[in-house]
Amino acid sequence: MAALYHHPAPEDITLLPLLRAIADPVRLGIICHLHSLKEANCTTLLRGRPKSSMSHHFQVLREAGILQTRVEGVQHRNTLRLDVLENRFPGLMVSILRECPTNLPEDS
Amino acid sequence: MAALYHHPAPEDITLLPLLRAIADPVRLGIICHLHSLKEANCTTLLRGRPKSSMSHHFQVLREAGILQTRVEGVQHRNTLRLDVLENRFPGLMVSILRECPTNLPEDS
DNA sequence: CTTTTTGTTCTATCAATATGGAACAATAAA
DNA sequence: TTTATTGTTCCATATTGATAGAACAAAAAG
Repeated sequence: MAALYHHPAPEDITLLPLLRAIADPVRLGIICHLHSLKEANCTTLLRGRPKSSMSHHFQVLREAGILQTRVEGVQHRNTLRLDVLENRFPGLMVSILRECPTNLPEDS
Repeated sequence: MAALYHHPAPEDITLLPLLRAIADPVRLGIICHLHSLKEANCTTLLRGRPKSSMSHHFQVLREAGILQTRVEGVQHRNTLRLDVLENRFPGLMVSILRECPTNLPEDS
């Protein structure tokens, strides 16, 4: 699990891939959870889904510039890149995060 | 072409379908063009694409609540529902429209 | 060293969606 | 009435992307 992740630089984050990444129910759920948890690893957000699926979604979010992955031992901790996104596309994430359910249900 | 279009009420516009509709290169192009033209019919925005494809994209945008279609004779005039979207998801469309190219190229 | 935990990568399959041709419908114009 | 314009609907095809099992890799613990 060497996994030297590549996080795109702020100027390389583009709107279309960003929107495509967000416009998925599972990934929007991940985003909302990360927003409330501040930081979480992959396993924490599995909701009965296979790891390979989740790993895929995290990769999409990472490559779109939405989240950052920090390796700590065997765990990979993910956080939203809200500051970067706010600078790059002001108001976008705010308007989306406002729609996150306040109490995240168990099965989302 | 009876086409009694159904435009969703503001409260029936939901985030995920909205994002899915926007997160497509052709439709994002349509949105940007409509933003600069204020109003346009389907044929005006064909860029060598078949009508059936464009009609499909307009339908997706319409059902997502992004645009409104007004029938005038043989033409169907489309406009963005910016006021509704701003009320429903404040700041969202603004942040997206800001990314539209100022001079829309011929082939977009 | 062996086992456990975590997450990736590979691969195949399946579902959703975009594309585009053809026929059709409606209005307007000749 | 005939023709042209506009856009929809139907249909088949192609493409994209999600799902999920299996094997693998790395780190930590026993």
